[in-house]
Amino acid sequence: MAYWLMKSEPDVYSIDDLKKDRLEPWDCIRNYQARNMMRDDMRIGDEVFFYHSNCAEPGIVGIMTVASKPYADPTQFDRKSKYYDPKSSPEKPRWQLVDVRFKRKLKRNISLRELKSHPGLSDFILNRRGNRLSIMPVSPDYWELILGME
DNA sequence: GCCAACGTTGGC
DNA sequence: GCCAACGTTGGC
Repeated sequence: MAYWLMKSEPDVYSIDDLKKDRLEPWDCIRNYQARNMMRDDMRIGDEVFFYHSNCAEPGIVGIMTVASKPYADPTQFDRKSKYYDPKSSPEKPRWQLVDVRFKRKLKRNISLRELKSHPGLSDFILNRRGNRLSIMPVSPDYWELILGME
């Protein structure tokens, strides 16, 4: 089993939204690296940190699990959607996603500030300058270390 | 294949 | 709102 971290802006979709919905397609990802991880590397049952980005206190706020195999993101075919992709077609879909299932909220927000200041996490991808990847792998060691900060 | 222009992400 | 750091696009 592998571990991941996925970002979402809480104004768009928050951990509380997922808690309410329980299951949600992680749609609208339009970055090849992020897509490739969902398409090629994720397995049902993998655990994922839910990260709030672009907000007052960015940080890790909950845990979810991968709940489906990869499939075509329906928003790419929706002409009215901001995420419509004219170069994609149902026969040859360009963008893939997985469903995620709510597991639990963390007891508290583990903020980016805290993650950055932890000496054991200096190599963590999230902490790299200019990192903009919205989906990233988390090693089992880092997963345990971060959970221990809860 | 190079690279300038442009668009987006996301911390601050 | 600013802007650094990326990713993507498209002309050549």
